[in-house]
Amino acid sequence: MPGGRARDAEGTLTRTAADVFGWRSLRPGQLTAMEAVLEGRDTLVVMPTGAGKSAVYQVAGLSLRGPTVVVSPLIALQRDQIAGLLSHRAPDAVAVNSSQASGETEAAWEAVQQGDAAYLFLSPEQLAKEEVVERLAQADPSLFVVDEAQCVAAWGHDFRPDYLRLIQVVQRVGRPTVLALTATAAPPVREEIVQQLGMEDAVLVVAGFDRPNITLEVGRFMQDADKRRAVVERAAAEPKPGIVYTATRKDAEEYADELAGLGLSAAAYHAGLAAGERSRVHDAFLAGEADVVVATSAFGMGIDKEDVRFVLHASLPGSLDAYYQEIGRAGRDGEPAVAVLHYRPEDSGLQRLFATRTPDEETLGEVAEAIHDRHGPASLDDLSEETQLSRRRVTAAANLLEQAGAVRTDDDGEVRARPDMTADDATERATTTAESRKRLEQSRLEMVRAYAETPGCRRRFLLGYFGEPYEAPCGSCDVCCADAAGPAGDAVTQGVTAEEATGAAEAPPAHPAAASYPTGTRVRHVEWGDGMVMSEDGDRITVLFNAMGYRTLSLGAISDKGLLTVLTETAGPAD
DNA sequence: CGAAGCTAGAATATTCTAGCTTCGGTGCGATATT
Repeated sequence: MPGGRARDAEGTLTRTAADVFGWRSLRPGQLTAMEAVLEGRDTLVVMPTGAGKSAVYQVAGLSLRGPTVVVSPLIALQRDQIAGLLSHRAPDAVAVNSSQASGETEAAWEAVQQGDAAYLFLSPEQLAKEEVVERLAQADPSLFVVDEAQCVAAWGHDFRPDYLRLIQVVQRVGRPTVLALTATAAPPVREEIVQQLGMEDAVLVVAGFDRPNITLEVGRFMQDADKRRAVVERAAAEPKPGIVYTATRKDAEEYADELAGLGLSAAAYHAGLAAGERSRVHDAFLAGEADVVVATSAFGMGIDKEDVRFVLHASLPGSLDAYYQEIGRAGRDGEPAVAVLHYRPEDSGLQRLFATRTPDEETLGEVAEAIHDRHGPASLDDLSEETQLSRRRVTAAANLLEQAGAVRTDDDGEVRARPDMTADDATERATTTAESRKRLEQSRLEMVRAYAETPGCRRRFLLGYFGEPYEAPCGSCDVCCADAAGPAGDAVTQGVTAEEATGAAEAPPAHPAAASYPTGTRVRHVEWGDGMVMSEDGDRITVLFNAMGYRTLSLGAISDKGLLTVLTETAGPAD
């Protein structure tokens, strides 16, 4: 009797939540996700920070036999999570990472093995080690949690390539249920998380993205000096506390100095600072002792502060996913907050550089050759030694080769060449894969520019990017406000030309062809191949092409020239 | 891709400029020194 079982599950979960954690009720999204996990379904949860994502595995994990493994990107986050669990009557939680003494690590494994610890926290790099995977397999985990799962898509391709090898780890530790948690992920990113983690028939739990108390603004500048002045003035004028994001460490220092010079309590935060200074700034901000933190993207994960009143960007971010994540740190208390993007068109140069740093053909060739010369399985460590390339570069190259179908990883986590392919073929295919990856990243950046330059409602644009239809005007973005105030009402749009500031907030009238291409439709373009409609904006649609990335198309042009056909074949399981 | 820093040579004895090179963001873990 499924209904009865579901009620039992709900009863068990709410009882555990109350008895162990002291939570008197669970939110609908939390309960849905927990129930799915208890049924053994792979689950992706997309919920804003503060909505209780961690509760999903904390509670559900206790209703399953065996330990819960939590993959977490930052050791500091692992500590926070463990401290949170220890403050409740939950069973013990332990971590295995490089910051602890070997005795402590031994004790952690012992506790997991004995069943004394219900939760084990690890980084993806730990899971790249043979010994760690073996010990974990012995512990027979029932639930494999990937926290901050946007890291899979954002970091897996280059910065932390072990994120893309978790799929093998899941298989090797007995294929536990996979639960992925993230605060921000547009539909293509969700799809990538599901695919890269090998989640099957995944249940998707998505909370709404709109944060109506955050006012959205964009300021466009031609001169660097004008932009800098606007950022500083704005940071000084807005109610505190707030965060200013910069693209470089140097900018973070300079803005912080300038704000401090105005008498504000301002501090810089970036990865180049000594650990002690970083935690001092972090703690001061959380404690309400700092007015403004000026930071690179290093400042973010683990910042759970309710009363942040503004998030200013002094340059373009690399993607709207990153942007929404960063501005989402404002106004968590529901009180008014503001997010202002300041930019110059030249800003995109740096982000373009970051976006196009995939392994080059030479590296791919060296790794492909080393794998082929083995005539058998090769560990990434051995390949690193043989090629004299760093472990990270070898892993990134191996991931690309694997994605291109040119090598495969076996059950021991070792890679093998495909017998029917030469090293040169493998290199060529991986290079092609790398190139389409670059195009995708560049098109993500183009979407940031499109947001910055949209003549329509910014909220509608952002929510559309995240797959949420929204009826403009929102009444709380610069475009909608300028529209309401008429041509003279440019008080909130610094550095924007009058023409831009008075653009209509409402979407242009829908083109008659719009009905043929609703969001989610699979389409084929004569030149760019297959893709999916991501959003529509009156007379234009944005399509994410598999090989080309995001492209915005005019409905008039495509229907006149018959450029885009709808694929009748239905998509696979909704994921 | 774009900005900043460096160097060589020009115009004039210290400053300027053109042209070249370098650098730029996220963290883990392991290793080498105190």
